[in-house]
Amino acid sequence: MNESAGSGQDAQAVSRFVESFAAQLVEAGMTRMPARVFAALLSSDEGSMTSAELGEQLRISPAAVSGAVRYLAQTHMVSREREPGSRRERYRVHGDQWYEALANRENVLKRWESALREGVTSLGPDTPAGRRLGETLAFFEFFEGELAALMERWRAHRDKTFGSG
Amino acid sequence: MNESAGSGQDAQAVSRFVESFAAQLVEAGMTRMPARVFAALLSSDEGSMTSAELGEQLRISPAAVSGAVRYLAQTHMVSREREPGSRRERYRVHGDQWYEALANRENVLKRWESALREGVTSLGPDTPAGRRLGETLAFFEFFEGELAALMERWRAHRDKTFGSG
DNA sequence: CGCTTCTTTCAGAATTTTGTGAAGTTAAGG
DNA sequence: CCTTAACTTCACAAAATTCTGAAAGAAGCG
Repeated sequence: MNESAGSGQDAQAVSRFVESFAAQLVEAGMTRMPARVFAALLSSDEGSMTSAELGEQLRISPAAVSGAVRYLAQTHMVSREREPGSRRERYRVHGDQWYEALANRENVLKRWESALREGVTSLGPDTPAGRRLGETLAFFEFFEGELAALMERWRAHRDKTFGSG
Repeated sequence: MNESAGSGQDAQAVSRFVESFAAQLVEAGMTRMPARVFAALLSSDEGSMTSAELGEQLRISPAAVSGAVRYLAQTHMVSREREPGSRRERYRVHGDQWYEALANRENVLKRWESALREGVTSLGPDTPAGRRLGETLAFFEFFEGELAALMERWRAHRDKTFGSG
């Protein structure tokens, strides 16, 4: 019942946050298990948990943890760590890296752009539809370029606000 | 076989684009029917189509069109128009409005922020987890603010590139 | 090397989501 | 008003997803 221990905050409070934040991620399109695992990691004091810890807190099978973690690792939202001399793995959110992955929809944008480019070509750049597609394409290209600059500004803003540690 | 008529480009080329662009939207999290309807509208010369036209091109039922359009209208990606003196409705992409809706994830951001704020409070702003959540929250707040400015710059860029018409 | 511990893969049951047909609702035109 | 054209809603069948238990696969340790 003591909530001051490093990893021992009121488990219920943690769980409430995990589930409510995960629900938002789900609503935004993420699948449920990855969302819950991610939220759990995010609200852990260490910023990392083992497979067993995740399974216990979220009441899900090792298989579910495995699947969720695979997805999160592929999308660069968590990384896997090996504690040397143990076959236990830790899954970690890089405090300052994960939201870059989120903002980093670059792959998505790139594919959209590619599809649009083909569309412009095949419908004809001088048809009304082709022009609309072209303008849309230009928007995404613009957006993609701005994103990098925006992330730079964020880092500066963050260092100023939170200190560089 | 004449492709210069206003709405008469090679139907197959249009269909190819529609399906491939829609597939990208689906991969990014949009549901299939809205994605297809949206792509179809985007690649129409008028920038608008009737329910019947959509049903025919996409080979889907009126019910499916209705559902897709309802979703798209709710998310401000298309608007509905009544041609006066007819019970036919037209669904339209606003050439310069639709991607604002796309970039306009503000509602999503707002909900995330709200969940994070609660998390910071209930885990304690001075715990490691609370600090991580707080920093995440700050990022979203920052991002939200930047988005508006970014869209401004886009409009300027667009007007310069495409002329203001 | 074999044991043990952890992780991954796989087949399948349960749930959820999707799209349709058909009935219902609204509104224009006679 | 009645008819008719268009859109919407609803219940359900089909299909896709999701999560699990069980078995198989790695990797440290004796």
